[in-house]
Amino acid sequence: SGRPISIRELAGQTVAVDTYCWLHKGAYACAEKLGSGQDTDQYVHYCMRYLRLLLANRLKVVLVFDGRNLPAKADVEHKRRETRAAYKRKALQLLAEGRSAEAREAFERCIDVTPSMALALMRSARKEGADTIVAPYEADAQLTHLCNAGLVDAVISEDSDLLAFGCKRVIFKLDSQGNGLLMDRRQIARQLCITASADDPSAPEATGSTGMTWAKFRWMCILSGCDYFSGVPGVGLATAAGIVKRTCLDLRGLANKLFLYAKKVQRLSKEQVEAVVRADLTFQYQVVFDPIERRQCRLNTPPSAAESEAEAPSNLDFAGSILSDNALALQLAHGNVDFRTMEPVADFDPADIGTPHNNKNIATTNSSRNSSSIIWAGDGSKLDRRIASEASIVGAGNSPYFSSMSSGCGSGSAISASLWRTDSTNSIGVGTTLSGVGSTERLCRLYSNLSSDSLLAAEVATVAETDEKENSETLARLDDETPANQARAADAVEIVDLTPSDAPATSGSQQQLRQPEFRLFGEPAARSQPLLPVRPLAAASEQPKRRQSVLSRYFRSASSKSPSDSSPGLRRQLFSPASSQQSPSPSPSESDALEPARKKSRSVSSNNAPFKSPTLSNSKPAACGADGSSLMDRFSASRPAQIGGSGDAVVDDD
DNA sequence: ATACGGAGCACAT
DNA sequence: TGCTCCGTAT
Ligand SMILES: [Mn+2]
Repeated sequence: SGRPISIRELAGQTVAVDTYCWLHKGAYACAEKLGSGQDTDQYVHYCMRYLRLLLANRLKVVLVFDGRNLPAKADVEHKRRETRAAYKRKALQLLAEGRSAEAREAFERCIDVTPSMALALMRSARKEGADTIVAPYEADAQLTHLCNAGLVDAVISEDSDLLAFGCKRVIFKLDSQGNGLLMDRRQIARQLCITASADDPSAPEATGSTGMTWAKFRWMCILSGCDYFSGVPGVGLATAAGIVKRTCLDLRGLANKLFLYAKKVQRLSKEQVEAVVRADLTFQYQVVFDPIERRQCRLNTPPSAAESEAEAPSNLDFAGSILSDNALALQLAHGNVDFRTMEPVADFDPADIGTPHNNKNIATTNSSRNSSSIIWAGDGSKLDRRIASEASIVGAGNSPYFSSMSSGCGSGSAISASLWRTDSTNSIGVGTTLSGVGSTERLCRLYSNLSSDSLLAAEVATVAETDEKENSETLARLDDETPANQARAADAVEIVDLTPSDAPATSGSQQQLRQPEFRLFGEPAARSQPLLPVRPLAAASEQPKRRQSVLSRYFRSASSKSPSDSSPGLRRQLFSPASSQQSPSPSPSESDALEPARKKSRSVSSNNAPFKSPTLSNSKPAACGADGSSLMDRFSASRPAQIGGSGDAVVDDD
């Protein structure tokens, strides 16, 4: 799963949002109007509620939008387009016939988020102090760039591809209460036993060893199917993990000999091999926009031309082409130029909203809001990079990047600089994992979908650490020991107290809500304590104990039932030390005879852990997103250690 | 145990 | 733009 986190813990930090997630959901609020061409901005309001949720909690926000489609996704996109068009015709017809319910259904299926919708949101969001940026291509890559370059502290998204891209910190499943699941790259690395270049997503050295590396993690995602490669029949995440771990070849070599690694796999065609390689390069070198240099570049620096022959092809156009016109690139990033038509559609200029150094037109109509840009601040000429969290500590308004936006967000003047002075932003619970253990049996379901595979892998990873006794330790550590946590908690308390009772934009209604939390949808304060992620702010004693007891009780009962591991396969693939590897790796040089692995998986049938702990299901408020509950439901017996050892069969070979 | 295809869903009343 | 659930087959 990932560590439950509340955005309240991110006060003072900067996050980048995968905005199309919001837009798509918001579009459902006005599916008919959008489909039939009527004017509406309901989707904007939906997104703005989320934005305000973040701003009101003192986060600085960068909304990131998708740009052009990669050639690799052209086919998929084309099909989607056709499907949507068909539904649109059908919807209009149904509407004409007066069958409005059916029409509505059809309208939902033809929802398309257009650049103009994105632009409408951008206009609105910028007024309230958010930054916006349109990616040259996929938002995924752009988000990763912002995060890994230190321009933002974390990314908010639903797309597990971000992990394949190598994004350092992602918050998934943010709900209307500000709760989500944090996935931290360092933590995942530790649990995958990734040591070398754990922090270098671009490091291609996966060859020569049998351990896990980030490159192999990426390969695993690719081989099991991803946006850029349709996958190989019979190869899912678990199989891919097993394969990847045992290889010492580079990706092309592996793809060529894939059939040697798994019995049921057929030889890949040349085209497939190339597709795999291209996918790998697309994850690494997709074109993004760098707001510091104010030009397009690649997510990682491709190997120098010297060594490029083996590593990267001279032409990376499938991962996007770099636009050499920097001025145009900037206008595209601002959304001023439509990336489809290349026509000018707006004339936003970050300088107009004022920056610490450059306050042109301060005479804006909303004088109350002195919002300036995080990423557009300065003249873009000579700016040094700065770690996002660091900069946010520096204080509101003085950093070239992390400017006075703080005053623009939320309560306007309500926030004193001292609020930002805390060091609570340092490292968020990195190294701590909160979450239970999911049984593979049920976790499998999570990755029935291709795109969620990488997420699952990381989930399993995260989950594994929590195994065993470490549970209690982890919980304890998390809940009150860590100094950073304490600082954060204190900070959060303060902030909560100062939190304006209402969203900034709803200025008209200065309500007297005493609610300690900002709520998106004015929900009843009643069910205010979602069990799951709520992190104790003030009373660090109450909540944690409950969590802990709930978990440990369940662990006891479950493990008493079956002392054995309930989730072998994938977890073993991912976590067993390289040394104790099981099935033979084909010799890199030639096609060797493979040692038949004689151990078939024993069907010791892990007793399938109960689907739901009564404790959990009882205490779970029906509110927190279907997902949260399903995660909770997945808690099951932890396995008593032991990872090494068993040299048993992988999924493949005879 | 794992993989896969297909169906459903996202808003908000 | 995506994720989740379920039944079924291997
Ligand atoms: Mn993606």
